[in-house]
Amino acid sequence: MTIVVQTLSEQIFSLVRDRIISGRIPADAAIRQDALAAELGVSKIPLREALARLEQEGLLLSHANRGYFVRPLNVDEVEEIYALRLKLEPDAVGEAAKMATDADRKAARAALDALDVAANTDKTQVGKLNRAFHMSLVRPLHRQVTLQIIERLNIICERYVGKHLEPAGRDDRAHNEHSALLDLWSAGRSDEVSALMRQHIAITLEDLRKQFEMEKMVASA
Amino acid sequence: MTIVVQTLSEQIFSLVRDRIISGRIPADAAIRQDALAAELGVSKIPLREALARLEQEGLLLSHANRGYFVRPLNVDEVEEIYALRLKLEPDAVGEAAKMATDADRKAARAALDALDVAANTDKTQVGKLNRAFHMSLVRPLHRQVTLQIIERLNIICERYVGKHLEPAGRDDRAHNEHSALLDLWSAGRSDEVSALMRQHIAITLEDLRKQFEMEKMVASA
DNA sequence: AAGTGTTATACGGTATACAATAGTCTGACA
DNA sequence: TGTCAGACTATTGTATACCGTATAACACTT
Repeated sequence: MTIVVQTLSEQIFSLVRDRIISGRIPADAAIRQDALAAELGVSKIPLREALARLEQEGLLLSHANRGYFVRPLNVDEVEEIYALRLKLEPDAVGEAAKMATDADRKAARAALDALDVAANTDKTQVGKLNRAFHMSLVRPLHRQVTLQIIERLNIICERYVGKHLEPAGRDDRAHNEHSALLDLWSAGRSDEVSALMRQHIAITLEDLRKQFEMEKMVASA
Repeated sequence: MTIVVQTLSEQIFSLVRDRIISGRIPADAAIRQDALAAELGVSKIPLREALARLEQEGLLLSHANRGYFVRPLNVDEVEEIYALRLKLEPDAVGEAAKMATDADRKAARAALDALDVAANTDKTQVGKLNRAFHMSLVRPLHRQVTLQIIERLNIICERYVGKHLEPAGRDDRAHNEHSALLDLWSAGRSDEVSALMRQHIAITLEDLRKQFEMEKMVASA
């Protein structure tokens, strides 16, 4: 058991990140430092450090002397992010399947179970747990930079998915895909899990595309 | 002409980043905040913001209550970084070649010229200008996240290349490869420039591998 | 040699102050 | 009526001073 000490700045980082991902702080919103610091009961120093980190992560934008703003979502970026995920994640997951230990497989199983539970109870946690499951399939690769990049891409995806996707039936299909992924992955069937992951990502992108089309039509009606 | 205002924290970020890349602050070194702040003539607030950013960029590591340390270099990571570059950069450069405008082509040409000049005069600038040239081939793609990831990978590479590679003859070969790349790229020959970029990256990796072998043999002798 | 205080250093954070800047408002003037 | 200058305001970015405490190094005991 390794205990982890977290600085205030790191805690604020995750907290604000989650607020942005979940949309509780909407796109384009300005971050009022004094107000937010007061609300969180901290001074502006650890807050500003967290904001600097979040800008580096691509969730915030800063203009000198005007402060930080939540990075707006735009359709082109969805295509970009998913293209990147398709280039990196299926291969990574496939390779990781070869290296996974029993402990890794248990962890992935647990992550999927947690996701399934949340899907039926606390919807607000679905995004986070979905990401956790995806990452658990990559982690055994032990490639830190790869892992970090994939995680970052997943975080950005989460913003879009949370914002635009919740048609009925999606949950079921996602559940089935995840189960199949985990089975193949646990069996070390690298190529197959890789292919399925590619498909899983592509389908989600396709759903997003359709949803954007819908929203555009509604907007122009 | 768009003027750019830079906060102190952003300036410190680039400055410290360059010191790390160039090795002026060696791997594993501890960053003494008070000392560095005093040396730069700034307070610890903007310095710490810059350090937080640099950790997010993967150049520093922090331990709570112990501070920031320069992330050590290790051989496995070289393989990882180059694998990622090979997955992303050739395709990106190929696509960018299709989209490049005259202005883009001029910029790339200028970047290569600057690199060539530095190769014969100010060796300390070679790393930075090499990266600038590579990035100029990707920039017309106008994919911000892709661009940022590739830049980050190039920055990490720069640390290894600067540290381990300067055998004679490499400069010439690199120059020839760069020229050929630029020609194909400017002609919009997407597939060819993509293939050549793949080769260019692979060759550099191969050089690094050889160099590591050499260093290992020397060390064990 | 090993384990147990003790101490110094540097970090993480708070509170406060202030100059600089961007945005807003107002009123004068063409 | 429109716009332009200038005053006003809000907020950022940075500095300074200070505090509690975690960590590492050292001394001390057994």
